Amino acid sequence: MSYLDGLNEKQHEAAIHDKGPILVIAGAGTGKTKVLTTRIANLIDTGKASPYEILAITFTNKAASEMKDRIAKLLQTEVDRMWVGTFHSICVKILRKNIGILGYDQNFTIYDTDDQKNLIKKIIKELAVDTKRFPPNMVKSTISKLKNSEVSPDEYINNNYAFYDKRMIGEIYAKYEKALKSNNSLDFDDLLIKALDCLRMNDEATKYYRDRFKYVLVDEYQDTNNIQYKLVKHLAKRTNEPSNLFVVGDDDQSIYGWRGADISNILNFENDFKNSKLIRLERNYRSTETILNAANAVIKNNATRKGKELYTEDNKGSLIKVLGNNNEKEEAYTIAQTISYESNKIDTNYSDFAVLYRTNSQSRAIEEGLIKLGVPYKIVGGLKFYGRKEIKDIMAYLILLQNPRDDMSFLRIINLPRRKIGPKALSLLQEYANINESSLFEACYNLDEIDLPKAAHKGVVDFLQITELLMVKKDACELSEFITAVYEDSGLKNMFESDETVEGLSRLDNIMEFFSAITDFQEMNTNHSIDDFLAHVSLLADTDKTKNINSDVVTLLTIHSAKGLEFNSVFISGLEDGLFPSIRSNDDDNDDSKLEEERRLFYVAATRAKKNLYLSYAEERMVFGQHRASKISRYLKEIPTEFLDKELEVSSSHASTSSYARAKNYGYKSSELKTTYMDETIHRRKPKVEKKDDTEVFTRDENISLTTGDKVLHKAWGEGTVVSVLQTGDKSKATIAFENKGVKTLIVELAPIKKL
DNA sequence: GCGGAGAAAGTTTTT
DNA sequence: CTTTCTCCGC
Repeated sequence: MSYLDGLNEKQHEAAIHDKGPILVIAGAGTGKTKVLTTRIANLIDTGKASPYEILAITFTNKAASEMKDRIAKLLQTEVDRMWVGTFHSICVKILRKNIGILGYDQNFTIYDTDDQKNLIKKIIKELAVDTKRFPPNMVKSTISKLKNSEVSPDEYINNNYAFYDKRMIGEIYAKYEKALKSNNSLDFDDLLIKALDCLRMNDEATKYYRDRFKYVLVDEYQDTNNIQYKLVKHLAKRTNEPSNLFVVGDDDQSIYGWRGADISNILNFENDFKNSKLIRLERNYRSTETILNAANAVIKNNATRKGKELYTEDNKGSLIKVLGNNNEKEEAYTIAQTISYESNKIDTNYSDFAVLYRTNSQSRAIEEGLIKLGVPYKIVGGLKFYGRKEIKDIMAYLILLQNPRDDMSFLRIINLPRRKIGPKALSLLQEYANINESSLFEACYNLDEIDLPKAAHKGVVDFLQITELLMVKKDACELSEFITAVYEDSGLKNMFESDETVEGLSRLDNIMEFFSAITDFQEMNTNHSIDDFLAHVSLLADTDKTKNINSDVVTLLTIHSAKGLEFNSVFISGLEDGLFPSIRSNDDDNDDSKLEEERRLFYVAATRAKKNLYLSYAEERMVFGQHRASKISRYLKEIPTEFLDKELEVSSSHASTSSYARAKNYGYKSSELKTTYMDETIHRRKPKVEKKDDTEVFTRDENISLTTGDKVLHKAWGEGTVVSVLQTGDKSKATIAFENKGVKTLIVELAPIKKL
């Protein structure tokens, strides 16, 4: 039974647990993933369950696929029939099968945060209320909170009838829900809520999943919300015996309260599931004693926690290094300089370093510093690839063809590219649709009854011609072929290609990347329907996409994205009150829960470090172009000085003056940084200051033809060798191996490449 | 209906 | 400081 080897006593006890509910409190770096995978492997290996009978829920898709891989490796068997995924992806699976019960079509569209916001904006406009009074973001989060607490619009309106603002939000909420339904769309919250509704309303469906899933496992249980908790409870319920529910989590790492996660789910587990077992993993295998003690000292200040203290048998290690700085530029410079210096040491790589920050906006200054010193880096997250406008435009066509009732997608593309259909024509269409309770797309089929301006009328007819043609291709083509057809026939291709500005070219790059992502998806998934692809795109987290191209680069990411990761050396930047903890966690006088969540966030950040931890702050920072002074973060002050390499107050003013002087004269124009980096775009050692000239000099081969073995030069990816050329329809696609970027499939006519 | 100029808002964190 | 919104002239 080799897979059980190497577990410590507690880990072993958890891994061989059989029936009944169990809570494993697993501190940072205590081997949580190992326990989960071994437990699943053990269930299968001892014949207690087949892979088919196991449901494992993880926090990210990446964690899911890693878990599957590890189990397959441990047991040397196929685990394809096992359900491993995030709550959201598992709910999509349930809904595709069962959502008919609730009166939706199974080809429903998933709305992401942007779509939600746009819909809310549209509704606020329609209601003609004072837009200043109802900021879409605030309305969105209120609606989300209400949905997750299962408060209906009517209920909310009735309970708050006397309060205008609340009542109006209720009205917006009501319209929002109605619009989602008639668009045959679900937002992220709905995926969970509607899945739960399906199960509650349909005993047969419930019975099916309960019979099937003999064992249910949930990772990161501290970050489950109300609906997820109810789902788990519902699914894991067994008729005459306790639930076989295995949850793993760490109350000290609960950092998603703002998204509805309820820490009491983990704190109350033992009350919710009677006679449950509790195992604590407190031996840490990741960090040095100094780092661990510092983290323990900080988290101890939280009142709401189960209480545990991590220990290690590792040595003390070096002291935590405090980096005091005058401003954010200097902070960036200090970090870059430290990495540059340290990475020259033996057995030290750039990839050993991570720079963590509280907000995405901090990344820019740090980038500047790294570029200046020629330190290569990658950014995780930030602007999401699929969130880019050009990608969303193409996606909107796909979505509309798949779900013609989706008015939001319709509105996005009806006049893109320009078809002379403006606000006036649209309001006429909308009016007709409202009266006839039809979708906008359907309304287009009754043009005789709508008195559109001539030009707009023609535009709509043109649009319908395009969509009809594409509807035919949808059923006839492979996914990637179909999306290519959408791109071309819609006129988007022409539109994007005729834009020769620098931004336009980078947009083309993104589109190229999009097409190669489609090819990847098609190869990796045996069943690749359009629905599958659309769901895949919507549910992809940006931390999921970090394809492990073995590139030796520094990682930049938010603390939230860093959860679950580890690095030899970690920088936590921006340790200032007002930034970390965020100014917004201060607002409730009697409630420290937000400040406690920020403290947990600090705890998560600190425990990412294996060997070296650097804590940095700036006394002054640019916010909206204004200088803002701040004080050292309270969390930094909570660390006993014995673990720090210097006293806090003294360090900043003089020690850093010299590096500040140097930092000052590296005026780097931020406009030069505005390359739209992707997750895998790696910035090389030599800063590409001449980038602008690069793009101007680069001219694409218009009539290029390639054969296997040709050497080509790509605008962004450099030199590569053609591995194969494929002729599909009138397009030829070339698979090209690039020296540092891996193998990509490109559409020859489109790609910014030339033959060498 | 479209594009440009100028005003206003925006930065927590993300499935 | 940057991105998004709004208004106005063509």
